Amino acid sequence: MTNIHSTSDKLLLAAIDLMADKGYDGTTTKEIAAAAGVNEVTLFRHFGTKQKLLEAAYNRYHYADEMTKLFKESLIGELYTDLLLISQTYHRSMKRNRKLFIIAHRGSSNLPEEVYQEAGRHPQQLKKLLTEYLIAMSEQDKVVLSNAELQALSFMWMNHGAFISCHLNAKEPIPETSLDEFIEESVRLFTRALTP
Amino acid sequence: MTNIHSTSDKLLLAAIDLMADKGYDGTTTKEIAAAAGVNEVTLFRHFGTKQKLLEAAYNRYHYADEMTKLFKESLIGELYTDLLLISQTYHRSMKRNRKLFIIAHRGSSNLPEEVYQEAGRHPQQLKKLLTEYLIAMSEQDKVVLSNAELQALSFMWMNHGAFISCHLNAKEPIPETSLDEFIEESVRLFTRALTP
DNA sequence: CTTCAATGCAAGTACTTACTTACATCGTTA
DNA sequence: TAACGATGTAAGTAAGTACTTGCATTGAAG
Repeated sequence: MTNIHSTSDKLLLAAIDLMADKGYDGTTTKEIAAAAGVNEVTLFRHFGTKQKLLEAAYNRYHYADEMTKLFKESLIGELYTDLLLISQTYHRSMKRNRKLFIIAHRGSSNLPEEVYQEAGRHPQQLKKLLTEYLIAMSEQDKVVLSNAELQALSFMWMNHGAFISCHLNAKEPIPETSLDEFIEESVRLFTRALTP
Repeated sequence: MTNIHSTSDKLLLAAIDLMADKGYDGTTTKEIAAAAGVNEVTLFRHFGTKQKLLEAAYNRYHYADEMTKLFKESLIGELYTDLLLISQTYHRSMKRNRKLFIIAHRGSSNLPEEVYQEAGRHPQQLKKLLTEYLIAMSEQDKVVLSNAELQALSFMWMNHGAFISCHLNAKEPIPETSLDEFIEESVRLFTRALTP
């Protein structure tokens, strides 16, 4: 019973939805059960406690590491094209896992440590990969380097700030097209700044 | 009685501290009173409810709009110098009000609407001022423009992402120097990208 | 000395929340 | 048919939380 219509999965998805909206503390087990269309007791029979329910959600709907694969396989050594692909992939991946990310981002003193670690992995990984990429490109004289790590951070934090502003603060989600436009423009900008 | 040692102010400051740390929902009135060194009843005598206490905190420890003043008075029309000053001022201002910002950022279904509006003002204002600045600079051929608004957003979101990563996610605050270095490097980067 | 406002203290109310227990229902499978 | 596992229902527990009430204490002002 691991398909999306099973009782367990209905509970996990309902919990993610509600907690992303109202925070871990602000979401009650009664609400979660109601949203999943089952009795509250069933929630405790399946997961024991509220914390374990959230942990199960993180284990089941896991971050895919498509970023690592991307850097290994899909980059072609052409700055604009590569940065565009990186940025697009980052936003796609973050959007898919946005609710789990938001829950960790809002935080709570009752949140299991596991949750924070999982949410921090994605950005950390990107920083490492991007720094290595810039160094490799500069060795081919395709990028002008001053401080690879800070340049990578600039690109990363720009995308991170964009993601948060679009998905966390905004009442209604930003339309796809305007985020795409932003990505293109910002990649153009970085390409101009980094090209020798 | 409006000095920092008055009972009211001790309560306001304690509330801000605790709520920034544990969220609005996760902070109890008993804790706040204890941290302020007064009885819980005194809290209710002064502010009536928990919500009104937070509203009072926002009214008292208000965002200064030093950004507007900065754009009107201190910019000299030299791209690198101006962007550096803007970025530094932004981070200084955000840092001073970081706890109020964090409380709004973490959110809760019980937070007064006023709180969200106040927290959103600062970034919105910066976007407007920065866009106008870029347009004005391009008319003097000091900046190469493609889409002023998206270019301003790129700069803004980069700084926003940096601020959040440094002050929200990190367990211990980032050392001053490394943020300063980031600011310099990122401004250099943008200057190179925008200079004709 | 008296008055009065601010505060502390003790107790309590009304409500919510995570979590439990006991029992009934129902569909599947042996 | 009989047994069983998953679920619903009803009721309850223990703890916490925002907020209230009544009374005693104190310290400064008149």
